[in-house]
Amino acid sequence: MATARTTPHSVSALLDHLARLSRVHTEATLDARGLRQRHLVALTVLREHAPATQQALASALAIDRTNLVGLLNELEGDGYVERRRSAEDRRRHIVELTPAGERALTGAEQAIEQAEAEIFHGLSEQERATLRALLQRATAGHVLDCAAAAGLRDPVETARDEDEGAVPAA
Amino acid sequence: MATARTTPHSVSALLDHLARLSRVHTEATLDARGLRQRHLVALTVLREHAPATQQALASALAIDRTNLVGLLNELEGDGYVERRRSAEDRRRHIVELTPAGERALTGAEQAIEQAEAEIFHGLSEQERATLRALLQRATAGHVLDCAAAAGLRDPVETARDEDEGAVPAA
DNA sequence: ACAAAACATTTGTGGAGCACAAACGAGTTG
DNA sequence: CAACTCGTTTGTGCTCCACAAATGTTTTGT
Repeated sequence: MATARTTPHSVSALLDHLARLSRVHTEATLDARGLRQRHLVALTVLREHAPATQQALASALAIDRTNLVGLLNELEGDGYVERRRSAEDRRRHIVELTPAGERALTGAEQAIEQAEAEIFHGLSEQERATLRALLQRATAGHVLDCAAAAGLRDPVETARDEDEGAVPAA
Repeated sequence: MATARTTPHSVSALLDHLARLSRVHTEATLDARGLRQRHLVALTVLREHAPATQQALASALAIDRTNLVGLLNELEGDGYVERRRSAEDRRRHIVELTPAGERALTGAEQAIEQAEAEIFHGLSEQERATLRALLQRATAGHVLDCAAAAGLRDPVETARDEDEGAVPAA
């Protein structure tokens, strides 16, 4: 059971590194389609996560609420997403992927597939599929987690919140 | 068996997303150790890639040469890396990981392991190991690729180290 | 009904990260 | 010697992002 405790490479560092390499290699393709990585990420999360409030979406994407507004404005301006008010709570906006957004996402995915093939030439096709599946599941799990964390309107206020209040290293 | 040809999720987007989640979750731990993600990435690549010139390193990290200078200054200031001149070409700097750097890297990896466990709670331990292995191999392949790409114009003395015939790009 | 809180929005500020260009000294090569 | 390379420094500008404050709308608690 004990996994190799020799040198458990930081997954975080590897992710960061590969994400950068991948982004650099694919940004040209995306740029030609008027998209950026974060758009692709947002659309991807949205596709998985059906209708979501902006709050949940911001939490899932780990970006600030106010910054999500601009991101959604861009996507909505392109007709890729749609905002409508929630029926239950009309303060909320329900964000959804439009058919055009789904097409754009699928198209972009196919377009950058070739660029990704170059990046992952060190992996076999099956390994790449495995990698994709693992990444997908890992992100999926986190989206749910964040959505749950976002719904802290519970009667019980989190007595033990993150201790990050204000610790800006001087 | 048949790899899903329906919608091959963009690995790029998934990587970007997970890398962000991971970074946000681990940055507190790293900060307490006076490190940032890019330091960890650089150290990781350096550990794998033994002695490397700054040119090769910049290519591997996909960052600008001029910005690498500052990054290495920080790491060298902490005693984590060492620059020495190349014997063959004294214009070059050979960057290497110091024992302190290796300790710092190992220590940071162990420290953020816990934070990573929270991020990847959606995956079993074995799956996480698989993911790590795949990421490692993918980055390793790319480092070699970049090093080869960087040394395009000096085909002379490349027959030095383990040059296992990097696949020439078509 | 009224006050308080939540949500989305807009705007502004500040900082981090990075690409890019230009110039320099040191060292190489032809 | 001249031309080039490498690492370095400096400066400029852009992008991304967190954070704060103010506003309008809607919900919720009393």
